[in-house]
Amino acid sequence: MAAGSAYRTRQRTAILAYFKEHPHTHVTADELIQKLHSSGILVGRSTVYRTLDRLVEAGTVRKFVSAPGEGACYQFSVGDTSACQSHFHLKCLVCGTLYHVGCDHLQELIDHLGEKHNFSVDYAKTVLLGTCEPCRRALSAGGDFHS
Amino acid sequence: MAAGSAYRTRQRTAILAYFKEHPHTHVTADELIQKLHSSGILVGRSTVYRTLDRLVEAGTVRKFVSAPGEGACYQFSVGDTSACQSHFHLKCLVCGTLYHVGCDHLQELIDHLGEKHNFSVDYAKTVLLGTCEPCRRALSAGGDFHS
DNA sequence: TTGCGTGCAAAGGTTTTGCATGGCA
DNA sequence: TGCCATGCAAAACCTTTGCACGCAA
Repeated sequence: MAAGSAYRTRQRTAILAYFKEHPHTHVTADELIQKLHSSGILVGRSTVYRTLDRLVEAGTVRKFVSAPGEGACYQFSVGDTSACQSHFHLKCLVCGTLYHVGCDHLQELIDHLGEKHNFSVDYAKTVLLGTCEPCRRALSAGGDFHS
Repeated sequence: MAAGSAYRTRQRTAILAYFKEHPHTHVTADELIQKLHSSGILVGRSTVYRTLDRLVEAGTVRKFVSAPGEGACYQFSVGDTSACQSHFHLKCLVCGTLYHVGCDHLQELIDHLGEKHNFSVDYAKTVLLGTCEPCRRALSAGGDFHS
């Protein structure tokens, strides 16, 4: 709704382009500003926050929260939510990345829980929490560095 | 971190008492201050935050994050975290009951995700969402809900 | 008495908002 | 041209920290 009244500005184009070019990474609002800046594109903080809000509301971008007081993470959302019914979501607690995984083991588990434990798992709402490979290696390496 | 060196003060007693009396509800730091205040107990913000940090670190209380900019939610954690390492939590979305399930299928899934998908699942924080047997039967019985 | 706990105030960070200007259509 | 978008600054927000005093053991 009201999406038709959106102007195509230099800033919005740049922000959306960034997400499309980095579909599997996440950024905070401040990181996004700095990444755009290093690309020669200056965008004000207000604009970034307002644009992110719009993208989140439109479903184009997902918003994650790691810890309070820290900045929220934003990540490009590939495809629509309705396409996420036949697989599970794995969320990395470190970087906030959301992985989509669909395999037979998960299906077996669901069937098992349904038959033996009488519990019907909801695919769409369940998120498995843990640590993804890149973050696990980064943690064991001892330092925090990005790109 | 040493729990042995903890003094028993009026404020800490009141905060812990609140969580024990409301094990199934969650509060933000500010809500906690106000609830204690309405009970005639005045506790400074710093004390509340510091006490909550200790309780979280001790595993007595769990800390949730909903949205950025909003306050974190704290909730009493029944039992200690170490007891929840070898099984998963199943939460019924209908009645809210939290089930503890530990079986080989779950362990296999974890191993599979770790080996094939390079994802290390955190037992303690993951909650499988779905519908439990009693609620499922109640729903299929006629679809009459009362609340 | 010792040393932790407390509370106030100030600082730290992220996000939001007001208002004048700039730019898309 | 008419709006919307932008950007700066200031505010609002939650949380942390420094320091002096109070209190449990």
